[in-house]
Amino acid sequence: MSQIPISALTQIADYFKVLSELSRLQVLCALKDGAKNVTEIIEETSLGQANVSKHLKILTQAGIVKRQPQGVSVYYQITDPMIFNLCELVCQRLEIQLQEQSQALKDLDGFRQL
Amino acid sequence: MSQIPISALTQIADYFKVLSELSRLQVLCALKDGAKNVTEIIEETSLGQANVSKHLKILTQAGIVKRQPQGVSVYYQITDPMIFNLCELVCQRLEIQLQEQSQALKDLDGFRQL
DNA sequence: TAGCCATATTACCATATGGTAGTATAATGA
DNA sequence: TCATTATACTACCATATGGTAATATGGCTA
Repeated sequence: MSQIPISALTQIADYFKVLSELSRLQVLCALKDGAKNVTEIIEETSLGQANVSKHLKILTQAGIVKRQPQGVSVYYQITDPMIFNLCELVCQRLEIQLQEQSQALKDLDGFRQL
Repeated sequence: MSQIPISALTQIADYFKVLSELSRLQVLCALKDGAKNVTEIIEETSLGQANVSKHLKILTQAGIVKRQPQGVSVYYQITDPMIFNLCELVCQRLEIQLQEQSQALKDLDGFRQL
C-alpha cells in the first residue's frame, strides 16, 4: 500500500530520533559556530562528561558530526548544516501554532466579554 | 551561553520526537493523500487499533493532524504538510550518506586490487 | 617509565515509551 | 431499548534510553 518502503521510513525515524533529545540539540548548538573539543562542549552545555561523550558518539554514528582527534583532545564539527534548516522549519511551525493559540485565547476572551 | 533558550530547544526536541517513530510516520504517510478514518488507517498501516488510536492522539496533540468526527467514525487529516518537507530533507541527506559510503567502499576495493 | 590529562567505555538505575488485551464510550439502526 | 460498529481509554509488560559513577584508554610530558 505505502509507496514509501518501511526500511526508508525506519531510517527517517531513526534520524529524527537522534534530533529528538534536548541534550543532543544543546551539543549541536554548541557546535553551530565551528569545531569544539569535548571539554569546551561540556563547559558550554553544562552536561556531564560521560553524557556528552555518549551523545557525541550517537551524533557521529548518525553522520551529523565528525570526530577529529587532535593531540590529547578530540574536536567535533558539524558535517551536516542541514539540521539547522530542519530546526528552522520546526521553529516556524511552532511559532504559527503559538500564534493560533494566542488568537484562540483572544477569541475566547472576546466571547467572555459578551 | 547558548543563544537559543532551553525552552525553545525542548519544544523542537519534542516535535522531532513525535516524528521519530516508525508507526507514526506510517500513519502520516497513510494520510498523505487526504483525510482518512481510523479504520482506513488501520488497514493501510497494518497496525493494531489501540496502537493507532494512541499514535493519533499524540499526533493530534502535537498539532500535526486534525481530528474530525463524522457520524460514527472519526476522520484525521494532516494540518501541517511541512512535515513532508522535513522528511524530504532527511531523505536527501540519507541519500548523500549512502553515496559517500558507496564511494568509500569503491575506494577500499581499489585499494585491495593493488 | 611514571604520572597526568582528555576522552571513552562500562555498569547500573530510573524513567519513558511502544504494543496489546481488555474494557468503556458513543453513534447508528433494528 | 438493544445490538452493533467505530473509536478511545486503561492497565500492563517489555524494551529502550538518558544520566552518572567508576573505570579504562591513550596521548602527552617530565
